[in-house]
Amino acid sequence: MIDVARRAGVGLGTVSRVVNGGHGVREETAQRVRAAIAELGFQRNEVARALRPGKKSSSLALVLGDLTNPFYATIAKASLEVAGQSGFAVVLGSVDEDPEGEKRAIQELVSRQVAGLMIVPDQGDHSFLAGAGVPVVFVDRPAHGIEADIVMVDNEGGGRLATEHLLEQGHERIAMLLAPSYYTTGRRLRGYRRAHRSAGIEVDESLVVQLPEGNAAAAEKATLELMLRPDPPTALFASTNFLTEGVLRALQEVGQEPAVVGFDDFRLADMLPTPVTVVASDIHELGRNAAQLLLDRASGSDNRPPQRIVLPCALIPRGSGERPVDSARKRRAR
Amino acid sequence: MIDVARRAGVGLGTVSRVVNGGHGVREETAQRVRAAIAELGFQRNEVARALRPGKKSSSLALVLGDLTNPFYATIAKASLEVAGQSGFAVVLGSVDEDPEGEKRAIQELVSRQVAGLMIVPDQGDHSFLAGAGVPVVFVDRPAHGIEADIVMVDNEGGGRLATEHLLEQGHERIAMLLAPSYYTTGRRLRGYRRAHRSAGIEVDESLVVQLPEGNAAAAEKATLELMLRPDPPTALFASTNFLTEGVLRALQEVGQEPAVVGFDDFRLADMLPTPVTVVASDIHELGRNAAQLLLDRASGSDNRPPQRIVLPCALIPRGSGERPVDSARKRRAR
DNA sequence: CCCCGTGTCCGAAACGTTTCCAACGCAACC
DNA sequence: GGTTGCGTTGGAAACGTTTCGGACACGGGG
Repeated sequence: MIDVARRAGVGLGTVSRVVNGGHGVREETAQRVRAAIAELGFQRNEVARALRPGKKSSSLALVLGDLTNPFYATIAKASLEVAGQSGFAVVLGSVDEDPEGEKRAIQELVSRQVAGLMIVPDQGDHSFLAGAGVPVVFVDRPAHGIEADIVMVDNEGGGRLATEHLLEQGHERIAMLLAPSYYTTGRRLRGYRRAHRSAGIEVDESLVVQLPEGNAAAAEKATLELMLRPDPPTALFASTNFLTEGVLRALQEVGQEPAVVGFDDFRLADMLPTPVTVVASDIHELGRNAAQLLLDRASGSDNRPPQRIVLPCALIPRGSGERPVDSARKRRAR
Repeated sequence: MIDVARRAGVGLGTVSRVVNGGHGVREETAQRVRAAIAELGFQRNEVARALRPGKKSSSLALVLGDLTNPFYATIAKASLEVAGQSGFAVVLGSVDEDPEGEKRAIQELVSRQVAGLMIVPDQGDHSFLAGAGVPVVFVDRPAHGIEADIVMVDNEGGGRLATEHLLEQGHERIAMLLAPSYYTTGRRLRGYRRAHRSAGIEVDESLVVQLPEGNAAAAEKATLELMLRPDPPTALFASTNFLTEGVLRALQEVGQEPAVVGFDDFRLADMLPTPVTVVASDIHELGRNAAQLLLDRASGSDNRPPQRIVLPCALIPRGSGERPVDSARKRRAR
């Protein structure tokens, strides 16, 4: 920039003013500066820019789990779009690890002077973020120990929707598979219980399975065990897209056909042998909302108290959730 | 840091030395400094750090398309893992846009002083990167106008593998669907042609379809047209995972069952009504290699001339690619 | 004629590091 | 005892920007 100033025969301040907005500079001078910039191929050094006191870099941080999961990938894509439109970059932090790893990753990001943090939090305490002086938006689930914006899905409503759908078709033994993600899982389970209660049907607690891991393999194993019991469920509710996959694999193996509803839509769900009924929300919108809210906070244009945005879930019937109560038994009888 | 120095009763230089590696500091002094750091909750400001001449920030930039595509998501995940292990963050740049948008995004990233760039390039000239003074690794396809490292997949071999597999089963009318991604598409097509040539079978050029877009809808439409011709192909080779999906949708609609092979594996491919045969490579490994190579370049530990890493493809037979020549006709006859 | 406001411009200070050189103490060596 | 060298330490300079106080010119009003 100092070179540009010399080249244009002006002072540093003037160049700086031209580079940003450019008020208080005579048009003729600005011309000269712009010419010099073009000639020298000058490009502003964002790092030096972010060094100034109070200034933050024009980057948002995004901390989430496995990008291979379409759920996370969609959030990442949406934030990228929104951030990009405002000239912000997105710095990624991964946290397939322990809560301690998540904390480390977040602090790493904070030390980079990001303008804001979007976090899909793991369980664990996030109070260490309180004093960081950076706006934070939590996505998909709230965090403990800090009050901040949160954008999420109506988990309880979704759980209820799925369960009601199965109950309406006469299912009374509905198994629920839970991934070990405390918050969302708990809410979906609550919806499941509420639906049962409203219908006046008691939950067989042995059908509520808490999985040790959130992957398809764990769900497959659990489903096998469930279906090989003397009193198997006539319907299954999988609380996660990966879980749904595991359930389907298990059912294919044992050759039984209970009704199945999954939480969260997934690619090709409609093309499987029996198209899969799911309860889904607009994940892209989830990411968009989170990023936009964070941008507003970062720019200081939004000083409202912490918001809580909840997106609705809708049931998408495709077939697997509409199987009658005796379809499972029928198949087994063969 | 200056506070830490005061607190510990030492000079700035000493604190700096402790914070990094910490050679040439007496253990006793280092103790005091570490204590002060802990007490004050000091955290190094990465921005200021990257300001020093020659220094780059400890971030890698990753520029790619739609993260919703598992292919890109996997690359992102892999780079994140590798970079994270070396304490590097990953800054994302999206380029669903024009080549001009890609250029802008890249320059944005460069101005952030990233230590290196990983780019899945769109067509267009990338020579503007030559003078940037930042190591660049291209992923999946080379770029024009600049000589840099490139990590990719054996596209031609894969195309050949898929085609040979179909030819071996007696198919002579094999359609190929091409996404508008010049390089990879071209190589895969070359493999297709070579396989035909080796087998002494002439390619019916009307079966080689260049799609206007790389999404499932375009492939679906094209497949419909192909299958409704008086002389439809008996086999289809889809050059992309999204394309494969479109092909399957179309076939489901028309109720025909030609053999199908897809390029790149995808989730649930093995669970579809007819499990899908694909030619696949280890995308995760692709990402890992690219990130590692970039890290080596960035650290200066690798000064070899530009590398060209090519990962092999393997055929995964699952059923759809093993349908006999007359299976399509048989279905149509009903 | 003086004063003051306004529009434009200049350049020093500041941001928080790293790095470099100088300085110091101490031991070993001549 | 002086000198040399090494291990340790202190602090100034530098990085490239933004910001801020002030300078300068000019015109209008008193």
